[in-house]
Amino acid sequence: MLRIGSSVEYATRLMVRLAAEADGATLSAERMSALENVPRDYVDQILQRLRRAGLVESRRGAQGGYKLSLEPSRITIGRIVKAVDEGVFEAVCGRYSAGDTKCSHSDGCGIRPVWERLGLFVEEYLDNVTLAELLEPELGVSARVKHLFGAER
Amino acid sequence: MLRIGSSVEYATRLMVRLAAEADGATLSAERMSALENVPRDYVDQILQRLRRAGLVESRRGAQGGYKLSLEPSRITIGRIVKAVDEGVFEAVCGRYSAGDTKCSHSDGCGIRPVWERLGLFVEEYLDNVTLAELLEPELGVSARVKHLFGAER
DNA sequence: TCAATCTTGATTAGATAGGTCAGGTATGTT
DNA sequence: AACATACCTGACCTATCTAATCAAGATTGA
Ligand code: FES
Ligand code: FES
Repeated sequence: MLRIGSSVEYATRLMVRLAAEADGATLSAERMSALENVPRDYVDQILQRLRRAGLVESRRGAQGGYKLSLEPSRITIGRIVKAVDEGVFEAVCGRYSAGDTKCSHSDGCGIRPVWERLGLFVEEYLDNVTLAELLEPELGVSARVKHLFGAER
Repeated sequence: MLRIGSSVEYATRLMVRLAAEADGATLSAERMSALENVPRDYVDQILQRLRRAGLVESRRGAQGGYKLSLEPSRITIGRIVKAVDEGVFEAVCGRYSAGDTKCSHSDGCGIRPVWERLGLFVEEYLDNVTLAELLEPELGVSARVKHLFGAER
C-alpha cells in the first residue's frame, strides 16, 4: 500500500549527497554511484529525472557532473518523490472511466474521501521535510512536521 | 508510492455493505459480488482474509453468509487494510539483510526515520477512521482525524 | 584529437497485483 | 437420504510494473 521503492530511496540519497557537497561543487554520476552503492546506469536515469524536474543542474564533458539547482532548504522530499515517481498517489476509484459503473459508489461516496485525504496527508508530510533538515540528523525528523502528529506519541 | 489497490478498496466496500446491514443479518458472497460489482471469486478470497483477521463471521450452507463480528464503531479502516494487504508499509532500507552493505546509511541515517515516521503517520490516520463513521457520509472524514491535520486547510 | 561525462530512448528479467479455477466441506430443506 | 446452497482451501494464470541494463549519441576540457 505504501512502498518506498528503490528509485525514491536512491533519489533521496543522491540528493542528500549533493546537498552535503560544500558550495557549488559538482559530483559525477560515476562518483555518486560508488559513494551510494547504486548501479551506475541507474544513477544516470534517476539524475535525469531530477534534472528534468529542475532539482539539479548538470555540466557535461570532462570535470562535469551534477549539483543542486536550489538551496537545500528549498528542496523538499515531496519534490524529489514527485520527480522520480510518477503517480505518487493513486486510488482505484479514480481508475474507472466516467461511464464505467464498476465502482458503484462514485457519487456521494463516503469511502473515497478517506483515500483522498490520505493522499493529501502524505503529500503534506513529504512537503514539510527539506534536504537541509536531513543534513542535521541529530534533529531526527523535522520539527515542522511534528505538529502534524498532534499530541505526543 | 501510495496506492490503494483493488483488494483494499473492495474489502472496504464489502465491509461498509455489511455494516449497513440492519442487525446481525447475513449477506452471501454471491449477493455482495452483485451489489458491489466485484468478481465473484475475488469476493470469496477477500472475505476469507477478513474472516481470518477476525473482522467477519461466516455461516455455511443454505441461508449462510457473512456478517461483521464487531460493532462498526470498533472496526477501523486500518484493520481492514492490514487484513487484506500484507505489507502495508515497506521501505527499501529494510529489505537489505544485515550484512548487505547496499544501503550505506544503515547507521545514524537521517533519511530512514522520514520513511518510518511516514509509515506510522499513515497507520495513525487509518486507525482513526471507523466503519461507523463511513456510514454517515454527511460527516465526510471523521472528526477524530481532523486534528491530525493541524490548522485548517 | 581524445577522454571524460552527461543525454536519450529502447529493452529486458523478475516481481507483484488482480483475478481465475478446481475441488472440497458444512448446513438447511425436502 | 438426497440435494441445493454457500462457504473454504489452495493452486494457478496473466498483465502490468519495477529495477536495471544496454546502445548510441552529444558536449566539454585538456
Ligand atoms: S467511489 Fe470508489 S469506493 Fe466509493
Ligand atoms: S538507511 Fe536507507 S536511506 Fe538511510
